[in-house]
Amino acid sequence: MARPREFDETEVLDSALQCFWGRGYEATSIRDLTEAMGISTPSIYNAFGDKRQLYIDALEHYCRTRTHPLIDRIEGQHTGVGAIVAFYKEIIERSVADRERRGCFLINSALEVAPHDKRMAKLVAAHLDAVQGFLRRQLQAAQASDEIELAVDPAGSADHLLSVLLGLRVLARSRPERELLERTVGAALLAIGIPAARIGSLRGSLNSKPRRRDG
Amino acid sequence: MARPREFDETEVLDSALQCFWGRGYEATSIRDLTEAMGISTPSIYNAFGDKRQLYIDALEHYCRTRTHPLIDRIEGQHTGVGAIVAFYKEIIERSVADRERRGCFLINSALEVAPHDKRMAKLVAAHLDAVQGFLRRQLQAAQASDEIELAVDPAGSADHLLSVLLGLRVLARSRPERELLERTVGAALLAIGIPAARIGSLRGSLNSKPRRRDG
DNA sequence: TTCATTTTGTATCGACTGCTCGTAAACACA
DNA sequence: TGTGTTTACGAGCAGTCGATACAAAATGAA
Repeated sequence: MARPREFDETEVLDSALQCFWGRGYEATSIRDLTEAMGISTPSIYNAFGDKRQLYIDALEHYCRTRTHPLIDRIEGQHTGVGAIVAFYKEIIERSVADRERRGCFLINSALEVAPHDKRMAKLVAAHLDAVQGFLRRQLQAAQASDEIELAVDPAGSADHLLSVLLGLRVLARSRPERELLERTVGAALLAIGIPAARIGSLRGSLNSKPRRRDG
Repeated sequence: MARPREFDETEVLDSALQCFWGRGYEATSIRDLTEAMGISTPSIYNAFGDKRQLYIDALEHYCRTRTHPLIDRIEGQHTGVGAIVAFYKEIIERSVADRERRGCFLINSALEVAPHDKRMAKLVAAHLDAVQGFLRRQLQAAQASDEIELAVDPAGSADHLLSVLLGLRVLARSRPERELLERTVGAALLAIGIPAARIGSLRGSLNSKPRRRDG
């Protein structure tokens, strides 16, 4: 009934995400976006509304394709302490591999745009809550199977671990050093009662020799 | 031998800080700054160089007048666990009282400007290191006086607590709710072995009834 | 075909960006 | 009272900002 789109919406949205992710909201111009997305200005405005809405769509796209799949994958493969260790291990790998120091787009948004924008604040809070939920579930599982004994309730410990995650992502954008990140996570996990032997597996098997237990 | 400044450099620098602090680097224009600082554009450029240098000066000014005095004051009044609890209590009070959700300017800088600017990254890292140093010193003091038993070395625990601080400041800019922040800090301190009785004093005496121990 | 509808690229819009020019004013020293 | 030096500020630089008007192009329905 009308002329069809010449671009794939998800594809150009991912390009927009790359742009916002690398420079932040304010430092990204519409011209940067047209270049990265490969479509003209009116096409962007026709498809997404305005710059702010495009950013919101990019943020949702990020959580849909990066954050939640990670959680789902880990919960499909691990439970309890294993899930928590695997999660932080993955975060460290992502941080160390992130040579542009872009960090986590959700957390960057929590700092740059959420404080000035109610809708974004709600969005960010909802997705952070999903992460906290993952941590809480796995802490409960670990507690139920006697893997750990929590000094605080799982909800409080999950808040604690969420703040460690946020802090880790902030720190990594200034100092993306594996040793620092591993030491930080190791201390946090040991503090909530996860045995040192489980944490030793933080050291990525691809990046250093496999270590014997207690090694 | 020449015409003297008509403005106090520290005073206008603090005004510039307020500006950058509230909106971030990119979203703050030179015109915003002239209004806030009360001096004209050429005066800013004559006194500070350019926008980036002004931001750097503002960041140093922030650490000199906010971050380090807080650490010094606390280390003058408390030691060990008392110092750590007092520190996080103060951070929570600042976060809850921060109705504009500006957060910590140093931590905001770590996320917005440090990843793209080597000099700023060094600056941020140095000041974050000062905070980590405070935490490490007080953990050592607490350990030496048998207030706590650490599962990890003080340096690792200090990294852990630093990341909790960073995470707390990020979280607070989206959700500056006292209960959430107190629960998070409470869980973190309990995890590193600080007795619950000491943490109970997190609840500000001005904002809720004093509680009996175990109350 | 013809028509209605949507997408497309060109070519901007006025407003704002960081920054600097030219010139007058205010001092210390001779 | 000059003279040299620095500061002050209005005005405005070229360039960029987010966003749009316009008309050509591409489709399905009639």
